[in-house]
Amino acid sequence: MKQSQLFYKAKKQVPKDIEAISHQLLYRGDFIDQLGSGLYSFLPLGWLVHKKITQVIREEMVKIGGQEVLLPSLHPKNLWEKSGRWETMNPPLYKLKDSHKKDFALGSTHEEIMAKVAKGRINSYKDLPFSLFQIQTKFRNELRYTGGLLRTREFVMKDLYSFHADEEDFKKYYEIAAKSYLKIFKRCGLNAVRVKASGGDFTTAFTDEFQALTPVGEDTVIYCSKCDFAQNKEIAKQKKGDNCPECGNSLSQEKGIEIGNIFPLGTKYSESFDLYFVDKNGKKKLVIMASYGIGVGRLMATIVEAHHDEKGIVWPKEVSPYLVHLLSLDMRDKKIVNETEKIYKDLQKRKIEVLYDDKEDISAGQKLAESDLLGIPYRILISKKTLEQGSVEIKERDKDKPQVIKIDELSNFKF
RNA sequence: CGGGGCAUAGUGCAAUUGGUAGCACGAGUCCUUUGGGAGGAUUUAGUCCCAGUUCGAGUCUGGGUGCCCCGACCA
Repeated sequence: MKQSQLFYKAKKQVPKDIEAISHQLLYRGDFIDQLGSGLYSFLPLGWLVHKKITQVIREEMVKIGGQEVLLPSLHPKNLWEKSGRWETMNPPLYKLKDSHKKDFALGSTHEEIMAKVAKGRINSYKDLPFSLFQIQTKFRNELRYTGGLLRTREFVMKDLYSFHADEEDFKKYYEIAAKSYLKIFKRCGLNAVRVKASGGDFTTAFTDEFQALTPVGEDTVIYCSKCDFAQNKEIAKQKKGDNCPECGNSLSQEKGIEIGNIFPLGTKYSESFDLYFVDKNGKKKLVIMASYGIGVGRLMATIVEAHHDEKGIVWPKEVSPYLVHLLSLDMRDKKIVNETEKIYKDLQKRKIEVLYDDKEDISAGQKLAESDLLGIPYRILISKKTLEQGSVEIKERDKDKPQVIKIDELSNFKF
């Protein structure tokens, strides 16, 4: 992509009421545009990142047997009445009427709809287990929206639902899914902590949250640095400094952003939706369900919270909008332009995603500053200086020192 | 929903007791400049909405709309 054609407008200044660092940087780099409170448009750069993240999630979901589907966002009231959540989720359920005065909800989660889809497709134990997921917009009528993408009223969520014949099979899969989540977050550059928390409106039992520990988090996590013990402060019986109940080590406390959540649903929804199957002995039994959610926009903001410096964003490779940022420092110099164009085409041939800063009449300093802001992992720089040696300069965004390599060695460079 | 704050040019900010609405950035044109947000010349554009008080309102009053922050809820 030639940067002169890219739809974006980087900004030097940030409105004083934008506080979260991720919000500031995504605003300055023009990844997003605010429509209203808790409502954001993803501009080309932002959507590239968003797509990268969903691709990581999609790949990992398929690896654990998830099959992708797409359910409606508009839900007839009766489904939500069946589960009892028409009242209990109000808010955050958005409710509206159609032109026949029929009540609908905008989907904030899809346990009800998934249970409906599963019904009639599960007859015997032979039909189990299976898991379905979708990547789709959710609507939540929260009381407050904050921190840019960290909490919005409309956001894309990956939600996976698994269906099992017995407790044992459910537990096995639940752990596989939990591992898969940690892998997703790792690929996105985040070290997430699996934390026990309360069930909220989904289930009465415990749930597992995945928290990225960072000072801007809305949750507080009590955890052990030596073992796996971690609990949301809401339910923790221990406090900071207490001994870990599992290994005795002194417990730590930190803020966290909840970037994922998995819920053992038990038979709550299969009861509401008559989700039965016949087991080996011919006995009718309730299906055991679980659901697993990741908010993509929040994950994206969290990545920025974890990966930035004073100059801008430092995208992890897997989720960066481009892999290479190609800068030509003087577009008036024909030799530089020709050489850069050649490298640009060469990289494209190699299927390397490259953003080429071909803007004219822009000072070198401004190009460099903007490149740092956008946070693309590799910066390739061509100037009079490098060209005199038949070289280019390659700098990784998270390193201080650039390396200089000959232009003909570039085709062997491993990004 | 409770508490607090804010709304002025495309963006970020200013405007003393009510008295000609400024600055910076951006954008356009021309000249110079190209390794860390370049310089000069010139042009461009604005008081959230509706009422009220007043000779006169960005400023005061009432209402509305919107945004931000803290709390309770959430991926």
